[in-house]
Amino acid sequence: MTQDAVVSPFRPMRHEHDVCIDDALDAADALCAKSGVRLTALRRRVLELVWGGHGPMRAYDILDLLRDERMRHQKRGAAPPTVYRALDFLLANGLIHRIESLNAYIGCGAPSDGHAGQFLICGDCGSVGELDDPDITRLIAAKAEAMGFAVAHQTIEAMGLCPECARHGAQVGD
Amino acid sequence: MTQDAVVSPFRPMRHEHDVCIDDALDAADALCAKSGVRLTALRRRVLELVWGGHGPMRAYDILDLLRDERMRHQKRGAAPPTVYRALDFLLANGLIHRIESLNAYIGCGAPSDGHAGQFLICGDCGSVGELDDPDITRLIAAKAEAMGFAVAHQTIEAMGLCPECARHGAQVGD
DNA sequence: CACCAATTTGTTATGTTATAACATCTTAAT
DNA sequence: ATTAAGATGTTATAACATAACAAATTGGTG
Repeated sequence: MTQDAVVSPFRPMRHEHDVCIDDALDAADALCAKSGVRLTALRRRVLELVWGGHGPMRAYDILDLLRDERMRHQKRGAAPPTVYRALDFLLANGLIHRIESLNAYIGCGAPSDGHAGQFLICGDCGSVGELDDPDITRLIAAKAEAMGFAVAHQTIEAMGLCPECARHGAQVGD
Repeated sequence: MTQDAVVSPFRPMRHEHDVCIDDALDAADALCAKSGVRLTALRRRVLELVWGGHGPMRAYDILDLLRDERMRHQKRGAAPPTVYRALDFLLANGLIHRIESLNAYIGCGAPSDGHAGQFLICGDCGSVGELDDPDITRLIAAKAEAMGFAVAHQTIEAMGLCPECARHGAQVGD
C-alpha cells in the first residue's frame, strides 16, 4: 500500500511565486464577482503586495511599498488609512488573514468561505503555514459550547519551528 | 444519578473579588518563592491591578492607575516601561496571560505551569473565560506535528457570546 | 559594616500600529 | 447629465510598545 504524501502548508521560500500570486488574484476576482463586492485596483494591488511578501506582511511594510511605487509614478504618496481600509476589505471578504501575534497579514490560501484558519508560525525563519483543520475548529467550538459559550470566530496561532528549521536545530526566537 | 455542575470559566461581574485577588496574590507569592524569582512591590502591585480590573486590562489602563496612586502619594508618576516590564515579568512567570486579539492582559486563573490557556472572549460584555483544556492543546500539537511543525506556544482565542449575553440575544460587536 | 555586582526601577525619547473625521473623487444606476 | 452610494485622499491623533541609559535597590561577600 502506498503512503499518501503529506502536503506541507509551508510555502517554500523559492518557488514560482509569481504564478501563485496570479492564482490568488484570479481567485479573488472570481470570489468578489460572485459575492458582488468590488475588488478595486487599490484593493487588488494591496492583495498583490500581501502575497508578494514571502510571508506575513505588516501594514506599514505594505504602506511603504505603495508609497514607493506611487512616488515613482509621479502621484502623491499614501497614508495609513489607505492601506488599513484595503486590508479591512480583504479581511472581511476572506482574502487575507490577520496574524494577531505578529500584527501582520497573510494571503489566504483557500479563500471562499468565512473560515478562520489555523497558523503555524516559525519562530526562527518567520514562515507561516496555514492549516484549516475542521477537527480543531469543531473541538474548540464543542468545548466552548459545553461552557455555554457560542463561538463566532476563532484565533488559532502556534509558535514553534517549521520542519526545515527544526531539522537544523534552530530555536524559537533566534 | 446526579448531574455534575459545569463550573463556568466566566467570572461573574459581582462577586467577592477582593478575596479572589488575595488568593491570586498569595498564589503568586508562593510560586515566585518556589522558583526563586522576586515578586517585588511593583510587580505585585501591577498583578493586583490586573486582577482588579473585572476583565482584561490594557497596559495603559494599568499605567493610568499606577500614575494616579503615585501622584496621590506625592511620588512621581510612572512611564510605560515601568508597566511593560512588570507585565513581561508576570507573563514570563505564568501569572498573567496576554490576549493577543485585545492587546490586553488578564490574571491567570491557574498559575503554576507554563500553560498557555484558551480564551473565550465575549464580544458583547467583554468578559473573558479561561479554559485550559488538554484535549485542545494536544489536538493542535498533534496536527502541527503531522506537518512536521514543533509547537512551542499556542495562542487560542475564541470571540463569541458568553452564556449570559447569548441568553439575552446580544450580538458580537454590540 | 562597607563594598561590589547584579537586578530592578526611573526617565527620556522614539518607534510601531491603528483610527477618527472630514474632503474629494469615482462609479453605477437612472 | 444627475445623483446617491461607495471608495479614496488627507490631516491629525490615538493606542500600543521598546531602546537606551541613569539611578536606586538588593543580596552576597570580605
